[in-house]
Amino acid sequence: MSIAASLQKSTTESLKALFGQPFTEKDFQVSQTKPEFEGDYTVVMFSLVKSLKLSAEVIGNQLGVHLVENYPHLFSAYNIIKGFLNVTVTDNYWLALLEKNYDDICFGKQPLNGKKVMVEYSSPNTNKPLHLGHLRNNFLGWSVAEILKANGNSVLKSCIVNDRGIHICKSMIAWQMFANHATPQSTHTKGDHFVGEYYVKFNNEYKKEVAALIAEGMDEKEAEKEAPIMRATQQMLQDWEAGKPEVIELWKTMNSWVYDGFDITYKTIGSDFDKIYYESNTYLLGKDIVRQGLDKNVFFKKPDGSVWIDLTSDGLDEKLVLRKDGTSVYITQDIGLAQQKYDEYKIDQSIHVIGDEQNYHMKVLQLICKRMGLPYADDIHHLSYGMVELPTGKMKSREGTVVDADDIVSEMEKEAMVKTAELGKVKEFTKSELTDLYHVIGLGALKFFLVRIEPKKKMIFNPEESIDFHGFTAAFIQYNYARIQSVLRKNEMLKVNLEAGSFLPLEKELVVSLERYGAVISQAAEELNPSLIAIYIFNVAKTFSSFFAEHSIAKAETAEKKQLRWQLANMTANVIKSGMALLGIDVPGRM
RNA sequence: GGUCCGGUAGCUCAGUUGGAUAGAGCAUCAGCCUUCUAAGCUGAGGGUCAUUGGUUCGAAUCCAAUCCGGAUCACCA
Repeated sequence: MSIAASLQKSTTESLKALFGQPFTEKDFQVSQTKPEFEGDYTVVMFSLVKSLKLSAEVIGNQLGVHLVENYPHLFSAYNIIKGFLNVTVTDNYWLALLEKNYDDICFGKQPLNGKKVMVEYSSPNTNKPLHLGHLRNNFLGWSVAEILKANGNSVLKSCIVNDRGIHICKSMIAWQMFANHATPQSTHTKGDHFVGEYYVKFNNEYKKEVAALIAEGMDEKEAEKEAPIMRATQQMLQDWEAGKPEVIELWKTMNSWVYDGFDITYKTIGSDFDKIYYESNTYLLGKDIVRQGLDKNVFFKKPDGSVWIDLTSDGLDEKLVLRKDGTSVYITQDIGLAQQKYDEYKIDQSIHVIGDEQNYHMKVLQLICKRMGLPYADDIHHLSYGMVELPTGKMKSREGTVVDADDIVSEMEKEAMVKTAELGKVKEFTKSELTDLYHVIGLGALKFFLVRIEPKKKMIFNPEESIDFHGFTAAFIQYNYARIQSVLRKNEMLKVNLEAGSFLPLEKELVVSLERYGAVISQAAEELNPSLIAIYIFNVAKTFSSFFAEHSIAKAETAEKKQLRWQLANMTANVIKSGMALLGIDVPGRM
C-alpha cells in the first residue's frame, strides 16, 4: 500500500475512534504537502468541519495526536495551518522502503489480477507508408498496453489491418497504369513507400481527369464519378469482391510489398502485436448480428431494402448498417469484429486506440452493441487521441503533405548523432555501440515527444524546430540514467546499518517521489494515459538532478550517507528504466 | 444547425478530480565546471486561468450562458 493510501486508511480509522461515527476516504482529501510547509502528506479537513461541528483546528489537533500515537511506525509529527493537517512520515518508513526496494526492478508493478484486456492500435491502411499520426497511435497503444500489464492485467495487443477497399484499389490501378512492371526490388524502394507513390499518382491523375471533364462542360459531382480512372477503380473493387484471380493476385503482391515495408518500420520503432486481424477476413462479419437485430426490432428496413438503426433518442442520427444491396459497411464489420474478439478470447475490456475524428463512429458502435444486448457492449472503450498537425494544417497522404514515419525516425537519429559528436563523451564507443546509442536517443526523443501530452489533445509538430534534447525530453531523463550508471560503476555500495539515519531535504524529496511510482502506474492505467508516466519520470529525473548537483555520493560525509545515496541513486535508475520502458523508451548506460 | 473536444506565462504543456501564494520546459536575463557525466545546476522576470454570471468556508477545476478554434453528423473506411 502506498503511503498516501496508508494515511487515508489510518485517518478513517482514527476519525472513527475519535468521533464514534463511520467515515470513508471520500470524506476528506489527502495530498502531498507543498514544499513551503513542514511535512510529507496533508489531510485537508474543511470537509469534516460541517459534519463534526468542530473547528478545523480542533479536529486537526485531535487527529494529529491520534495518528502519531497510534501509528508511530508511520507518522512522527504533525502541524496544522488553517484547515490543513500536515503529517510527517517517519524516517524509518522511508529507510525501510529504500532498503527493501532499492534493487527491485519490479518496484511499483502489480501482480496479475485476472483481468483480460485487448488493446487495438495502429490499424494501418495498406496503400501508403506510416506517418507521424500513425506513430502517435502506435506509441500510445503500445504504451497503454504495457501500463495495463504493469498494473496487473493480462493484455493482448491487436491490430486490424485495412487491407481492402476502394483506397487499396486506387494504388493498384495506378500501378497498372504507370508502373511498367516496376517493383520495390527493381527500384530499390521500401515496399510501403513504393505503393504509396502510386496512391499519390492515382490522385494526381484523378484530379487531371476530373478537371478535363469539367472543362468539357460536365458538372463537378458527375465528373468525380465519371472520371475513367475512378470507374476503373470501382470496377476493380467489384472484381476483387468477386474473387477475380488476376486482381486477387495483384492485390496479394502489392500488399506483400507493403507488409515488407511495415515490418521494417515496426521493428525499428519497437511495435509488436499478439494478434493481427485483416479487414479482408472481417469485412463480411456482423451481418448475422444485424439479421438478429432486425428480428428483435433493434434495426429497421427501409423500402429500398437498406437496414438502419434509429439513434435519435440518444441524440444521434439514423445510421445505416446494411446497404440496399445487402453488403456491409464499416460499422457492420466492427460489430462483427467485436463479437469475434469476445468469442475468441473472452476479454473483459476492449480498448480501441483511434483518432478523435472517429468519436462519433465509436459512440455509434457502442450504442448498437448495447441495444443488441451484447455482453461486451459496456466493455468497449475508445481511447481517442488528437490529430498530429503541421503548422500548415492537417497532414494528407493524398497530397503528399505528411511527415513520413521512417524519415522522422532517421532524422532524429541524425540529430542525436550530431549532438553526441559535439559533446564528445563517448569516444571509446564502437561503431555499432554508437549506432545503438543514436537510435536509443533519437527514437526516445520522438516517442517522448508524442506521448508526453495528454492523448485527447491534438498537437502541432513543427519540422523546422525539430525535437530537442533539453528540458522536458527523453534525453534529459536518459542522461540522468547514464550519470547514475557512471556513479554506480565507480562506487560500491557499503553495507552499513541505516537504522538511525535521517534525510536532507533533497534526499527526502527523492525518496518521496520514488515511493509514488506504483500509484502513478495505477492512475495511468485507470486513465489510459501514458503522459502521466512521462511527467512523473521527468520529475523523478529532475529531482535526482538537483540532488546530484547538491550532494556527493563518492565523497559523502559519512559511510551511512554514502550508502543511503547509493541506494537512492540505484532505485532512481531502476524507476527511470522501468518507467521509460512503459513508454517504449530505452535508456543507455552511457551517453 | 445538432453532438463532442479544446481555450492556463511570448511558445509547448502540467495542474493530484473543489483546497494553501496557479506550476514545469523552451525562449530571455544573471550566476555556477580543479570535485561522482554541464544533454546539467541555482536564481530573476513573465498570468484578467477566453468572457460573464452562479453554486460555497474556498473555483483554473463544478453549473449556466456567451465568444474563439477544431472534429463529426456519407449506401467512404
